Amino acid sequence: MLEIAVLGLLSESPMHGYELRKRLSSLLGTFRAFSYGSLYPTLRRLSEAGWIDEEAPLDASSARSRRGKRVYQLTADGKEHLAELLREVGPDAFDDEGFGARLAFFAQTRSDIRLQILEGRRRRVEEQRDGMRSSLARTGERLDRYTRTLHEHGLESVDREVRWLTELIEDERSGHSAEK
Amino acid sequence: MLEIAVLGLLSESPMHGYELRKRLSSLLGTFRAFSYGSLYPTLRRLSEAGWIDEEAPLDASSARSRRGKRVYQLTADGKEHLAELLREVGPDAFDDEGFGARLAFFAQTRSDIRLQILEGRRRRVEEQRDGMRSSLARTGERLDRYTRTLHEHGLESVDREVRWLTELIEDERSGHSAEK
DNA sequence: CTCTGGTATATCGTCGTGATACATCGCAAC
DNA sequence: GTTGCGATGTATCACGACGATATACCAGAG
Repeated sequence: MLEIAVLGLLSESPMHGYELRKRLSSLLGTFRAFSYGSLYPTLRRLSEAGWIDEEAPLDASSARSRRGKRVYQLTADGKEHLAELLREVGPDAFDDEGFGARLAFFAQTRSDIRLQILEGRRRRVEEQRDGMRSSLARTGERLDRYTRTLHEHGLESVDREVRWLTELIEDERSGHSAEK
Repeated sequence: MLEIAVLGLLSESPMHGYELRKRLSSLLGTFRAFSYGSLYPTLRRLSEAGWIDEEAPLDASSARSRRGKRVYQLTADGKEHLAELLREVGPDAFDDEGFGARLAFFAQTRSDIRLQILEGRRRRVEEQRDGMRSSLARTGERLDRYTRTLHEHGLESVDREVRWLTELIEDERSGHSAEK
């Protein structure tokens, strides 16, 4: 979900598309890349929705910094919208995309919400794991060795994610429930 | 890449869309799902390209098995096209999608090609890993704890995939280079 | 006899990708 | 000093996939 990532980044400071893209890559890591082909349309979309707008071109005054640059900033509506998104604990916050985007802005998220998101995500991933596990148990024998190893590796990855989430949840409960 | 998966499945036996989808899910595991919204358009696309066609409705003879069913089968061109796809060792075979699809049909792939694909995939994943590693080393300190753990977990996953691929490559070299 | 759940096909709007195009800037090498 | 190159910067296009939704038939359970 590019929307949340863009809004989140712009909440830190105004930026133009190119910089946004760089920050995006380093923020989300190789976890998620995003190309210009989706970034620019998204900026237009967010702009039309009124969440962001173009910074005034600081008229006659010296600098004249921008040539082709379009510097975007969050509007008041956009700030509020972002806050709502970061408060959501529905299914959207639990899938790959949604969870990753929210985790990247966890520092701005209320700690009780953080816990709910982590737990929801874990539930989701556990279901996936159980599905894979039983499917492997059921049909695993019939699979050829390559397909089976693909499934096994997939299962291990999902299982590791569950354990990782569990650690995060424990940290959240102990270390952070106290502060604020 | 739905194309290769559909062709691969149809090479085993003719099928209709619904069954194709079920087989697809169990073949690719949760690794990749594919919805009807992409399956049916793909069937049309492959049909237009001449790789598959609709099975003759076994006319007057008793059964009349199909009501709304459309049973698809590989054409001669389709068979050849699939064989070409499974022989490819270009970049397409090394990304997530392309590699996964090909691995699922490794049993039909020549063993020297198998090795090239595994090695190419490993090279690709190693590059990704190195990129993540140096990015973490460079900017890791500045990241907040949540973003950092996201990156670290991502890095570990990619690293595990490299090790997994290495095992597969060794198996392939020892156990299988002899047979055939 | 009705209701549920599996079989079966199909379309729609939305989103992201990868390729491609184009123009400007700073700066290093020659 | 100019030439050329790599980074900066915006933008569009065809394509593939998603998720939701609609429709219809069939079997078996209660």
